[in-house]
Amino acid sequence: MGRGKVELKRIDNPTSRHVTFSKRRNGLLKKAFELSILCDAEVAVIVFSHSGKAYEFASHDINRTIAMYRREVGLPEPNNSTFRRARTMEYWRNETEELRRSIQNLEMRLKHLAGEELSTLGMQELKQLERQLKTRVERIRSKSRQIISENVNLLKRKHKELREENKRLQKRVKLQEFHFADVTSSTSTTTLGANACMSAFPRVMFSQQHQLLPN
Amino acid sequence: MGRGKVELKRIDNPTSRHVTFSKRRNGLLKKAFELSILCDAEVAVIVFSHSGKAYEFASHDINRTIAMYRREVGLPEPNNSTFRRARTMEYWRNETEELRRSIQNLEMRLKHLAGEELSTLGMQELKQLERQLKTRVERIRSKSRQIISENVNLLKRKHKELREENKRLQKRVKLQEFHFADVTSSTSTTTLGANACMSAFPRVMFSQQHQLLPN
DNA sequence: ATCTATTGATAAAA
DNA sequence: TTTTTATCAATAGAT
Repeated sequence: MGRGKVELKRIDNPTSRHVTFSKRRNGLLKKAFELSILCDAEVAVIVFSHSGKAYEFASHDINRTIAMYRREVGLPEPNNSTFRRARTMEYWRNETEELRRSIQNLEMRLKHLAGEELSTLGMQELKQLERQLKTRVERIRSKSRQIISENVNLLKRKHKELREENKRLQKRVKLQEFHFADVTSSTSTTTLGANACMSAFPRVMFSQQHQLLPN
Repeated sequence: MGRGKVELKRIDNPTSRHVTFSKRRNGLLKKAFELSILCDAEVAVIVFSHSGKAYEFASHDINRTIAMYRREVGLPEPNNSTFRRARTMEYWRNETEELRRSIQNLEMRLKHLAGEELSTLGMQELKQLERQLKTRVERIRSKSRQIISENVNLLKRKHKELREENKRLQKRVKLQEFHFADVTSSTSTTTLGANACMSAFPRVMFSQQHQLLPN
């Protein structure tokens, strides 16, 4: 998309590679956002720039999504023949722990230097934050719409029932009036009797239509 | 992109929602792939359909990417099960390499931060931006609440009217039955007649309280 | 799944 | 990086 097709290969020119990275990264995150909203899906995206900076989008809590994913895929292979390597593994494990400690140390210094959390946020992070915020808002609105629509449907159903009930009642009234007339007058002049009787009662009734929601 | 714009909201029609999910999911994964190739970036994407099926793209080992991500963001501890799973030496070796990389990255950031103005984006601006963001969200939510409440009130009013009408009708029926019974039987057993008659009608009606939105 | 009219994404240039 | 513009790519709706 753009002026001329592009081959699917690593872009050699570092400048355009970085520019493209920036643009396409944003594009990808946007697409992920849209997918999560439009289709009510759970989406997580992680992108590392070649320089090691992380960008992410997550429609829900990213750790939750990752956990779900791990569960879905099934646990990675339990490796059986690790007895011999146990010692070396121990070595790497220790190495790892040490490095972790270094990192924590560095991060503490970083935080300290940065003063406050917020000030470490660059524009990129802010944009990410905004996207997440939007996602949450959309999620809330979407849920609201759903609930409202469900309740409106429920009310409409109830309304219909009520209306039918009203109709039945009206019929019943007429019917009874008919009988009433029938018994009072010695000659059974059905229609006339009924009419005569009706005139004795208030005229109105239930002419009004109740429209619930203009739809 | 297609015939007509689409609102950024959950697609109501389940069929088109699923179709769109399928299309856009593929699109997203393709984009992720292209980004990883063109820009030599590390990318991981996880998508869950609403029915719980998982789809993924990972330019490298996805667990590696996730591990890197956790480290970058600030590390929620890997629990025991993670430890148990990650038994191979290969895992620890990779882990170590990643940690080394992280350290380099952190050190760079440290230097960078130490040498540079922290206030390129001043605290004031950042906080203001955040405030604006929050404000926008609140405005949206507020508007939502307003609309919802208006509709709910309308519905409640209509409902009440209907109910009163129903009551009137029922009274009317009783009244007529009374007259009816009065004329037909020589002894006037009002209540009995009315009861017998009423039993022919459905009993219930709108006993249920409708809570529209938990608010 | 396949077909197009349209919208959306983005390569190149600034 | 961001913006602009010319083009290509993705996809909504229909089939």
